[in-house]
Amino acid sequence: MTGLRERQKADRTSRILAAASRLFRETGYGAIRIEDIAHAAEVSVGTLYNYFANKGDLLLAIVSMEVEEVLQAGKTVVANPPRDIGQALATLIGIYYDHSLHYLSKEMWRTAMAISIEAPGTPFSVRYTDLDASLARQVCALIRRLQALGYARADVDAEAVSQLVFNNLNQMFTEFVKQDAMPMDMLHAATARQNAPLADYLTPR
Amino acid sequence: MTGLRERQKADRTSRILAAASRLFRETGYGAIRIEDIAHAAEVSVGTLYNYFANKGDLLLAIVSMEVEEVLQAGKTVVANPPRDIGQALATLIGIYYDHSLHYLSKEMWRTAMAISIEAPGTPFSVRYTDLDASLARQVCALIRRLQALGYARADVDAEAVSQLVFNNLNQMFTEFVKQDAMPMDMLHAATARQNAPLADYLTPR
DNA sequence: GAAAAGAATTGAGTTCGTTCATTTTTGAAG
DNA sequence: CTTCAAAAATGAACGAACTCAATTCTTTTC
Repeated sequence: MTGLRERQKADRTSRILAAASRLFRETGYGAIRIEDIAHAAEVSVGTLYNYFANKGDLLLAIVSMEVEEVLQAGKTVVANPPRDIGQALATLIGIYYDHSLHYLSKEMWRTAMAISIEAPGTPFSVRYTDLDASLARQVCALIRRLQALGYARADVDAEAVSQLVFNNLNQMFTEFVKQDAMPMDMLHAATARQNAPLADYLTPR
Repeated sequence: MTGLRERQKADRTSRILAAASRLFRETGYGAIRIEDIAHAAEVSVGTLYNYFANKGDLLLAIVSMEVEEVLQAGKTVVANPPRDIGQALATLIGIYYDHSLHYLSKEMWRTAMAISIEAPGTPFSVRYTDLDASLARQVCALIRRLQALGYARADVDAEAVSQLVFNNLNQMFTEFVKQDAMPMDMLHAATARQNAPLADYLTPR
C-alpha cells in the first residue's frame, strides 16, 4: 500500500501540480513550457507525460480542484437558502463567481474552457465535465429545495428551469473570462437581471 | 480596382478557403497540416500566413460564412413568427441548429469554439464573436416582435429573457458538439423543454 | 541475497505551427 | 521599353509539444 514506488508516485504528482499551478499563475499558461514545469518539479519531460496526458490535461487537473471547492461551498446555500428566489439564485451563483478568480487567472479559465471543449476525451477533461454537471445538479437541488420549503411554485419543471439558469450563468462566465476588461460586479448584475423573469415566474402568488 | 494584383489576391483567398474547407471536413481539422492546405491551394506556406493569421483563424473564417447564412435564414422567422411562443422560439432555434452541420463537422465546431474562447483577439475570432452577438440580437428581435404583435406579454424584460434563451441554446449547442454520440433531435427536444417555462411565463393570460 | 520481471524514468528525436530574410512579381514613372 | 520601389511570395529555419527506444529503479521469486 505504502511501498516506495507509490510514495514516489504521489510525491511526483503533487510536485508537478504545485510547479504547474505556480508557473501558470505567475507567468501565464501560454508562456510556460512543459520543460519549465518538468524542471521545476525535478522530473524529466517524459515522466511528466506519464502523469498527465498533455499540457492541457495538467491545467484541467488544477481547475478541477478549484471547482471541487466551489461545489463544496455551494452546499451550505442549498441547505439554507434565502426565502426570496432571486436572492437565493444570486447567493449560490455569487459563490461560484466570487471563488473563480481566487486561484485561477482569466487566461487560465479561457484555456481550460477551450480544452474541455476541444479535447473532451482526456482524463481530466472528463473530470472537469463531470464537475460542471455537478454544479448544474446543485442549481437544480436549490430550486427543488425552494419548492419543498414552499418558497417556489411546485408546479414548475425544476429541471428545465435549473438548466436554463445554469447554462446562462455558465455562458455569462465564459463572456466574463473572454473579456479581460469586464469587472466582476458587471457579471453579477447581468446574471441577476437575466434571472429576474424566472424568479418572478417561480414566486408563488 | 480590378488590377492583376487584386484579382490574384481574391483568387488566392478563395483557393485557400476552398482547400481548407474541403480538407478539414474530409480529414479533420487536427489531422490536416498547414502544408497540406498550402499545397492544395497551390501557394506556399508563407503566403498562406499572409492571408490568415494562423490555422485557427482560417477555420473561423469558414465558420463565419456558415453563421452569416444562418443569420440570414433567421430573418424570415422574425418577420413572420408563429403565434405560439414556444413554437416561435423552436422555429428560430431550429433554423440555427439544423443549419449547423451542413458545412461543418462537430470537430470543426469544437475547434472553432475553443479558439474563439482562447484567442479572442485574432481577426476572424472578433468576427465570429460579432456574429454570435448578432444571433443574440435576433432572438431579442423575435421576442420584441411577439410582444408587438400581442402574442407575448409586453411587461416582461425582453432583453433579459432573450439573453437567457440565447445563452441556453448556445450552451446546449456546445454540449451537442462535445458529444459525438448526441443526435440532433435530442438537442431540439432538450432546448424546447428548457424554453417551455419561459414560453409559459411570456404567454398573455 | 542474487537474479529475473516488470514498472517507471529519461532525453534525444520527431512533428507541425509559425516566422522572417531573401527573392520574385507587379505597377508606376521616366 | 527600362528602371525602380513597393508589395507579395517563398521555403528553410525555429520553437515547443509530444513520443519512444533505451536505461534505471523496485519488487518479487527462489
